[in-house]
Amino acid sequence: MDRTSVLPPLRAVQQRCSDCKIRHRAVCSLSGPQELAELDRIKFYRDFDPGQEIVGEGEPIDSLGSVVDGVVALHKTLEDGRRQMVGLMFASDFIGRPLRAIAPYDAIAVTKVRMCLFRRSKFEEVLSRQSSLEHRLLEMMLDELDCARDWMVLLGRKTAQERLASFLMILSRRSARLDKQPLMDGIRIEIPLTREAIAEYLGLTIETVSRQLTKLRKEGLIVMEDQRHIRIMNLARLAAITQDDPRAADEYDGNSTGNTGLIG
Amino acid sequence: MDRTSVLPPLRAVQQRCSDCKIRHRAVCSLSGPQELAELDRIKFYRDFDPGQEIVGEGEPIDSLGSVVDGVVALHKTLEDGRRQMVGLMFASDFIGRPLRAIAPYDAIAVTKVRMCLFRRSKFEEVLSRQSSLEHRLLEMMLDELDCARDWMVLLGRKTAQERLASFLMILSRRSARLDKQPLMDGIRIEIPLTREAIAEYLGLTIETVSRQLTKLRKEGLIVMEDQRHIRIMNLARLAAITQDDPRAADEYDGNSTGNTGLIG
DNA sequence: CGCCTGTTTGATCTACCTCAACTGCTGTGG
DNA sequence: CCACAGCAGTTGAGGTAGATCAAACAGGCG
Repeated sequence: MDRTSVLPPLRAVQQRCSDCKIRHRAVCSLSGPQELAELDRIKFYRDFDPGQEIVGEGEPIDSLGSVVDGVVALHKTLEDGRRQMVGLMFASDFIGRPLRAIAPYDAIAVTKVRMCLFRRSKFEEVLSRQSSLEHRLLEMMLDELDCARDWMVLLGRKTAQERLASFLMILSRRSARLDKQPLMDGIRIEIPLTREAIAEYLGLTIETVSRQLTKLRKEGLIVMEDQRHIRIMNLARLAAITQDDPRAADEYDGNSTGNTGLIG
Repeated sequence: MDRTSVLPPLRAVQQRCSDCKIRHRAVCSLSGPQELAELDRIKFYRDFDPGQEIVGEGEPIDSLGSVVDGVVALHKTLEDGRRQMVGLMFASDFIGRPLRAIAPYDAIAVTKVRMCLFRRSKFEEVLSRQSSLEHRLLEMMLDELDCARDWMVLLGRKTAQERLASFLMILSRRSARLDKQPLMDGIRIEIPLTREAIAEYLGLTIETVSRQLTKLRKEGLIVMEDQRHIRIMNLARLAAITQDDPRAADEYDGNSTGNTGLIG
């Protein structure tokens, strides 16, 4: 059930957009057969190993595209090396900044990653002709913006405990949605990140992440099956800890076509 | 020269989109005469007083549109009342979430504000037909997303001192761009926010904002002309304090259409 | 087996928060 | 014209959440 398993070799993989596994969620999900055929001609796949750089902050963006498989983290780095994660992207999420030449952040493969890529110039050219593509991209960017704003609240106002709870809730919702399971106690989630990456996500240090996790464990809210798998024993209490407004908490999964890398 | 001065009464104001002062920067800036005429027919103006709610978090979004004049803050609130600002919008910025029924944040007028609004349903309908409108909206949302990500770094990793320096740099660049002046020492900026709003912007308390401001003053980096006007005496040092990567420093608040010259 | 890397746990330190008092401005009313 | 609320901002003293520094621990792998 792990989603970080090995990918079939590139050669063996289907090359046809029409039966791509992210077809119905990615940036191309509103494209008709004709439009898709055009994308099909200009797309290409590329695989990345964990830790490998996909885009470098401050470097020219020459290609952009969708995550087909794996997890990608977007970071920004301050002059003295402090780093903050600013995006965490999963299958079907779109990476790259159209309409800009220089990447404002770097993108690093967290797990093994397969990307479906386009040359930037080609993509922008197609984007200007295919309104369905542009419309879907807008939808996705709006979702990401909502996501970024929730993240800002987490970083600006939440305590370490609340941040961890929020993080686990986000992963839980995502996991339930992917498995088409209701969100219920006992749910088992995979954490595709090291403690360091979690710390960069939450604006904390690894030590604080670790301490808060053991605190949640000692309170019986979670069970840690191993380093990368956690079982949530009391979702209601976890949700209460996040301090999120319960009204808004679940909006984001139910949106337009339903998908952002982060929330829900 | 203050931009918070009184607005001419609504009645007296020009109603024609074609000679609107935000025409060349707002969401309609790529619309041709025909498209503009259509927008002209469905738009309406509304004024708001400082402190007045434009959109309420969790409430249905019935209209959305552009800031014509004044400053609007977007907030999110946690259950126990802690608030984080997640957006600060000026003339020509677009407020509202198309393609979503419920507002994920509230929008409050900071100064006197004039909005150019559309009914959401009407706007979405036009949006689906006018690709120039959709394209411009995408551009703007991408810029905002970049902005939000920088903001996340500020909230997640910067010290109080760095946050204040970043805030002042952002206002300085904005001010220079608006006045079509180069960014240079001695620049005078207007701060349209109370200390409380600055604190909500920066994820700090009012006391910390105040202390950091006096620290910058005592170091001779800034001169406080009055509560709402600051003169920056040493931009280079202020920029250095922000810890931002100098390469990327100027990308964002100058958006794709409006490019800024820069400081090192 | 020992090495390397990621994680946990412990002890201390500090930046920022909290609580509280004080300042200075602005408007109001006698 | 002064008195005096009322509010935004500043300053001070002390407390604390989370950072930092350091050491122990666990699992994978040659």
